[in-house]
Amino acid sequence: MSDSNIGGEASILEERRRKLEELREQNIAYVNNYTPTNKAKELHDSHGQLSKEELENKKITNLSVAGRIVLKRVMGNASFVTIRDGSGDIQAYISKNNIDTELYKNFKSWDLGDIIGITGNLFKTKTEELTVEAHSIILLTKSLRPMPEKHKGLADIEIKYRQRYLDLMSSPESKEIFIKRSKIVSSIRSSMLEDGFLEVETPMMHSIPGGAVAKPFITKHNALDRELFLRIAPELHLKRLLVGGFDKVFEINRSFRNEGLSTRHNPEFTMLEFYAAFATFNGTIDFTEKIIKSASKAVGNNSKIEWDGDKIDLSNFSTKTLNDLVIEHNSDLCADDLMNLDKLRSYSKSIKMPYKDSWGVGKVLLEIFEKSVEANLIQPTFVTEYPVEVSPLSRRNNENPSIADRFELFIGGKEIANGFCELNDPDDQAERFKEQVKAKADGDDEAMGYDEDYITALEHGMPPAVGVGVGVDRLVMMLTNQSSIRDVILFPQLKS
RNA sequence: GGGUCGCUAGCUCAGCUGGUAGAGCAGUUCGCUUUUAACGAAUUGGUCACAGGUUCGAAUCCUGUGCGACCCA
Repeated sequence: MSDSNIGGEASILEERRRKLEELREQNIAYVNNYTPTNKAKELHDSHGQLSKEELENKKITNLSVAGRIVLKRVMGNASFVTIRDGSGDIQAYISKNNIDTELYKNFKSWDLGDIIGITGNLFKTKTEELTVEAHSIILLTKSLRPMPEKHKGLADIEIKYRQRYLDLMSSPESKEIFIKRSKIVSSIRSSMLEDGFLEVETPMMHSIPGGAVAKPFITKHNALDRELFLRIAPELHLKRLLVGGFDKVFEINRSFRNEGLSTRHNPEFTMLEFYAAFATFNGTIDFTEKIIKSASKAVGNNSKIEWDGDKIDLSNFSTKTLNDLVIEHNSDLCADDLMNLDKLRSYSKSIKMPYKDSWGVGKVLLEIFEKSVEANLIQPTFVTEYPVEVSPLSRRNNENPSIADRFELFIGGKEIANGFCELNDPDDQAERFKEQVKAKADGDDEAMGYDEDYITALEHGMPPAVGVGVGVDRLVMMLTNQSSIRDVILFPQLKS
């Protein structure tokens, strides 16, 4: 059977294994302790601008680089290779004049994908390309499998995600997204720390899922013989810390929601949540805006960005109420209708939006908002005055107890942040939990449970506070102009 | 769950109204001492996703299944 596969995949692997065996026999397979003196990018940055002559006069000798062979051009007794390290690419010139004849012969059998080290001088070719002239070369790691196609890279989107390393080694563009992701997270962290927030870590495994309206993943602790839930949000633990006396806390970490996969949803996703005691609602809106602007700057954007074909101006955030937006985008509704359950139900029918009988005014209104308004909020917009009914952890507005002091930020038609004045009245909170428990009993499997310990904490007294959650993955999508969440998560969840 | 598109060499892709499988890259061999997706010559490599059906004949047409992508709910 293997006879019929000569030249096929099996024979490619066989051929490379044969080469590896030769290395093993000479005891030079998988070399360790090789530390190059330079990175490709450093060399380009420090010497790329010099002319061929200037570089020759400088006589930069005895430097070394190491990386994966991504291109190889053999011309008989002299060759060029392009190697790629963590910082970028650099070319090397390998001539029989400068290295051992036997070594040169071996080099010719090295493959694309092999990781090598090169020591030599820096020079520029006649086309002014910065190049390392090799005086010694060494094969550090033999690659047994072929790299992705060298011109077009990986086209199979599933392999791109499942074998992300292949994507990263062949696509500098993909790599750049994840470098930017790191810069964005780092910028967020700096913004928080500079403003006096304390970074904390709270449990990922909860006995009662809470802090958001979503389905949890269920797991089991064997020794305790107890069901546990992967957290859907860190909120309730962070607020316990406010009770404890930390005035400003934040956490950047994973939460988990047991929902479908889409270009906008991954079951595990990263959120920034921060809570500030004694902060004001409007001040927090401004701070949220500042975090996003700084993060955008950190990846080299100016205030005008493009996301998914939309032009977005990050220098211009506006604030509008939910009711105003619903009326603006639904000409058949007037302000009075928004308080009338029958009117909202009949309107829902007219726009073919299904609703449940258990839903009150607030829930129906929110659904209408999500269906008719959200996608149109392209420019940065803080939406305020959410119904209390759909905001079980938010403080009621002083003037209008049916709305919450809450905002959500939309950019590019997508929800980026959600914040509100925190509900610190334990009795009100207990009532809201009861409503959630009732909703759960009525079949809403996204409703929260009753968290008695959290009520106890509130009874000890939580200072007035404002809290915000920011979807980090979506923020990265926006700031790197990606339309799928899978392109900003290194190892996204896939079907099967 | 519904719809649309896709699945052909290790990789990237052609393959017309049905006539028995193609290119580039990678691999192998040879040549080539400043190349730039290096080049030139030769060469290897296929259960055309799978299963049925139509047909003298199917990668191609039909039906079903699987896997994937996107859109909608």
